[in-house]
Amino acid sequence: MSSKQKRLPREVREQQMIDAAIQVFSRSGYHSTSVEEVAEVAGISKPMVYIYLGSKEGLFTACIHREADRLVQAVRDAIRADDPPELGLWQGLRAFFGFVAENRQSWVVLYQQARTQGEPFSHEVAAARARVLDEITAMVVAGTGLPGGGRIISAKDAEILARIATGAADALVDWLLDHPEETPESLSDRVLNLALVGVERATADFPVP
Amino acid sequence: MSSKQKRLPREVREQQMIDAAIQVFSRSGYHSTSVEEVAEVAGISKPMVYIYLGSKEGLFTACIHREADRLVQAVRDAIRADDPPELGLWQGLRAFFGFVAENRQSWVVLYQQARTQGEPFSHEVAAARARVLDEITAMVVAGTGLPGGGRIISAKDAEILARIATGAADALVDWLLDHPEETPESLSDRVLNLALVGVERATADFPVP
Amino acid sequence: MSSKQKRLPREVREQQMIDAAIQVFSRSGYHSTSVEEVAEVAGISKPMVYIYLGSKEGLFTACIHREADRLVQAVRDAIRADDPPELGLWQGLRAFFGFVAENRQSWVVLYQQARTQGEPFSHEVAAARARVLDEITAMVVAGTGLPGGGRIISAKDAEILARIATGAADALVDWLLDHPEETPESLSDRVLNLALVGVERATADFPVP
Amino acid sequence: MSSKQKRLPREVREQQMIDAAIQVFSRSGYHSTSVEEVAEVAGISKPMVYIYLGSKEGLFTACIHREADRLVQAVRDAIRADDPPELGLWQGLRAFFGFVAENRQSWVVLYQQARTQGEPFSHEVAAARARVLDEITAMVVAGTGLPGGGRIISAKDAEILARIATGAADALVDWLLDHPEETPESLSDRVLNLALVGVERATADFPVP
DNA sequence: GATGAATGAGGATTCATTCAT
DNA sequence: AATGAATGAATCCTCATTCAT
Repeated sequence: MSSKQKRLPREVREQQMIDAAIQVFSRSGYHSTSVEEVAEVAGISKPMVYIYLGSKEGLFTACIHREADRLVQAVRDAIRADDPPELGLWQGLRAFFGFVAENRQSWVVLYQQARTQGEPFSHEVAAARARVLDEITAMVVAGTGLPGGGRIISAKDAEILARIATGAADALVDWLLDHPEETPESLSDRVLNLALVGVERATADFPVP
Repeated sequence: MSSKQKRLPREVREQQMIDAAIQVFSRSGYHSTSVEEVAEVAGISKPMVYIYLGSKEGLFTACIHREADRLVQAVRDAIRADDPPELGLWQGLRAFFGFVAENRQSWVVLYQQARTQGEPFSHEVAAARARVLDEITAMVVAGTGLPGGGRIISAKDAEILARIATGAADALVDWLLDHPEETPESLSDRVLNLALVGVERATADFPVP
Repeated sequence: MSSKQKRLPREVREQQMIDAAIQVFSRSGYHSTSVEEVAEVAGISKPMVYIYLGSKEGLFTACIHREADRLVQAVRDAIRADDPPELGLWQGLRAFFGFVAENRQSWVVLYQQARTQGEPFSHEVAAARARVLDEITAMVVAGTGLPGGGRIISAKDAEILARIATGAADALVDWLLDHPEETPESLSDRVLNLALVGVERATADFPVP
Repeated sequence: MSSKQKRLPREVREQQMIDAAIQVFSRSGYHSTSVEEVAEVAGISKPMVYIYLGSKEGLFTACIHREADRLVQAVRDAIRADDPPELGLWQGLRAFFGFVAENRQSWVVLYQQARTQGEPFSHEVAAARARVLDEITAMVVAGTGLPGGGRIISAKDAEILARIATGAADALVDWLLDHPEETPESLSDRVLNLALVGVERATADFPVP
């Protein structure tokens, strides 16, 4: 059945491998994933992986690169999709939750797996994640309409906002997957509602600097 | 080298092991950590780990348990330490960031490592995290003054708030560590400020349900 | 030393492993045998054993299976080889002693090692031994001419006979190996003679039920 | 609960250990038995075993010695118990099955475990087993009344008979334990009956040498 | 006499990686 | 281009054995 595979061009084979690898890496984690399993899922033999990607680390790095591209592209599309410049916070949140929920595997590989592994990936991953964070920062800024609105936020603040968004989203997507009755939309509602409640209370005793 | 044993009572040795394990686990991740390395850092021999903690998994579980205890206790103390009953959200945030920043390793082990590992830890970790989340939920509720204040939040909403808090904190601690000029206090300021700004903007176009 | 591989097809290597394993298992016993030693004797590296047979237990099981096959086949051949349909008990005994004497290692692995090991092998071994016992039972029944002859023996009795045969053979093979002046034939003579003597004596005082 | 045991005289402690060891050795086999487990069953601590018996091997050897004594004594008692010198074959078989069934653990340790282990025990065990075999030979001879009856059997034949008896008994006791509805007596009946049937058939075509 | 503490040595198992075909 | 065959190097875990108290 699987002996003597059809001779496919390199590009195609490589994508098959990366597809399989992302699937397995996101499910089992970097160390628990064996090259053998990836090869099996990809329907090829182990040596192919080494011929094309060089090593297990190279395979993971390839996943990082490709998924960073996909994420950045997805975020850009989300921004462009809603042409009207006055999106509002809700619109931004919804887009973000929906996006992460729909690109769960990419997200897991880039943000959970990559982070918990030690040194070998620090460089590669840091760069890839920076690109994604930048894009998300842009989206958040655009989504909240902040610079144009009331107070002006600094670059630092925008960064913080992006971190909050990714961190909260990461945690909330887990919750979302455990509560099938909720949707990205309803979750966005809840989050905003909570924020309003909390902040209303807070404004009473909080000495705004 | 260290072949002359120190003959310490079990309790002490156990804590040494767990100390070492948290250090190594948080640095290298669960899978990349070898029991041997933990033993070396703890200044004992491998079999001791197995005699006292049973297995690598048992060792990790012991870390989870102990750090969950420490974390819960620290949060409780932080809340109680400030006599004035009206803490406000700022107080809560500050306590939380402060603790996580000062206990980075515990946090990594509890929240990052534990999450990315597969099944074996689901049970143990879920229980430990539930305890922490409960405590944080309580803190958040107390901090916002809910449900005595404005709107009443449901259990589901409290859960979401706790997730946001932990998720955002996780992401922000990274940022905090990269910006030594900031403190838990100043970060708390920024976060609240941003929330105010965002929400003010949002209230304009957001149809509160 | 043997680092340059011979690149043999799987079937061949598998038989080499099993050959080596039977040798070592029968010499040292299951627990004292290390997979490493088996690999060395087979002239391959440890991982090959795991790739092909899965585990030490799988290796042992493979031995059991193969030797059970060989034994059953040998007994069948021995019976069929002698054309005259009236083989008699002597013929059967001779074939049996001859085979066990010539296949001492197989016998040890199948009957001694397997029995003294605990649970892991109960299933596999029980099945393999049942096949052998069945065959021996058939042989015994054919050899004694039952049930066409005098009394009819029940299934239970046939089982008992087979047990006696294997148990006695086991013990007698030890004796045979210690007495090089004896042959399977002469031993068979002695056994039958003893049986005659004993039973003649017994019929005097034994009240046949 | 178990710290600081009552100071017992050496003799008593030693017997406790050997009792426990026989239990565990016969259940789990030599290699699977850990000194720790024996100590636990004996209700003492591991170092005691080493102080008293020197090593795991010494522990096993002590078991061999003591059980060989017990077995020899039991066989002697069985012989003496039936004073009337004309016991008959059935009487002998019954005594033997009953005896092995009642001394199962000793039997297992001496005959099954000891045999399947490699070199270390060859000497010790061979001597112990020889004593038991001699005694059984005597019992068998007495039980069958052979020397006084029809044909005279040689020393060699007596040895063979003893081997058959022990081998068959070993195999049949397994069967007996699996069939609680049978007793040593009923099994003896079956065996004799089978022997009669078989030999009757055999005498027809068997050329007695 | 008795034990808790401690370890050196060894065995099963897995896995990334490389050849020979 | 593609793969079956093969292995070196870890890693987890266990156990007999010793020492300090």
